Amino acid sequence: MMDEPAVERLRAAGLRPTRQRVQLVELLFSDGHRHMTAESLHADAGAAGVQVSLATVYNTLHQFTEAGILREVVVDASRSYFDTNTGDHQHFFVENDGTLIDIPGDEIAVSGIPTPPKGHAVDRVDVVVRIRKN
Amino acid sequence: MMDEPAVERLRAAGLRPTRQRVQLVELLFSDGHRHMTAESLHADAGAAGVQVSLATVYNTLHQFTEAGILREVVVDASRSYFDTNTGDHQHFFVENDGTLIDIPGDEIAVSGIPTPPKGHAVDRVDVVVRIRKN
DNA sequence: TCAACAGATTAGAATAGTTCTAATCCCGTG
DNA sequence: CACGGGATTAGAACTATTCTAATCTGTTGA
Ligand SMILES: [Mn+2]
Ligand SMILES: [Mn+2]
Ligand SMILES: [Zn+2]
Ligand SMILES: [Zn+2]
Repeated sequence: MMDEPAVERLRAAGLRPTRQRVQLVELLFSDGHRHMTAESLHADAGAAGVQVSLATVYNTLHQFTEAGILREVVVDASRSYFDTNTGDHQHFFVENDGTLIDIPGDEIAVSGIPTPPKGHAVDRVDVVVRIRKN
Repeated sequence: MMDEPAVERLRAAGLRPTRQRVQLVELLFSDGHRHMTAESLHADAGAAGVQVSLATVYNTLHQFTEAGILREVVVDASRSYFDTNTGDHQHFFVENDGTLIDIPGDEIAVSGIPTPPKGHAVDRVDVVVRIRKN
């Protein structure tokens, strides 16, 4: 059948390859990893000639996150960030301009995490190194 | 002059000891450390008979944070958390119920943080261990 | 002691990010 | 090619937070 890679990727994730999803996948995964916000992705889509509503951008970000092809990064209490890099890594967060920079997972390490309270399991360990321009 | 401790603390922080601030300080610092949300603090204040508007709770949380007697903890993209423990420590975040648990700063350690990009300085390193009830 | 003023509080309106609704659309199957 | 269920969408709704502008109160100096 030789589907395009974007269509492949959606099928693999169990998502119907609609025009919007295919174009968003192409935008997101064609050229290295990227960090985004719903608004920033919607703007980038518009700039790239991809016609998609903000509601669909939100839906898509959540579906992709659930499907494991995106991950959510919590660094700011007022905005959700998403990341095309779902591998083991952490972040610098530039507080001045709201920018994220990857820290490879094999460079950084967290030690001495106590045993979680009884009946709880660790889901994920997030490190955010907050930096500022000076 | 022998001011009450709450009044002392506010003076030391350069804040006028108004009725609302004094009562909030008493609520916040009388009995061990606590984590809170603007809404939860407003509710607790009400329950304790402290009459204060939600706007003042928000103002106060931000002023206290700026003054260094509270710190903000970013764990959830949709709500701001504050912490009376301003010392060196990290958190478990129970994703099921939105609860925070302290991890003492001398138990946990982060190593291998790369040098920040030129012209940037590290402000703080935050670790969030996300856990869930099972 | 108290007038006066700057800072603080407040109710309610406004804002911003996100989610919801319910009407329309379109992908996949037969 | 018709159909059915999932997907998209505009716009309304929602929620946390901030703003506004009127009122109040802590502080100070006469
Ligand atoms: Mn979300
Ligand atoms: Mn804030
Ligand atoms: Zn990343
Ligand atoms: Zn804490």
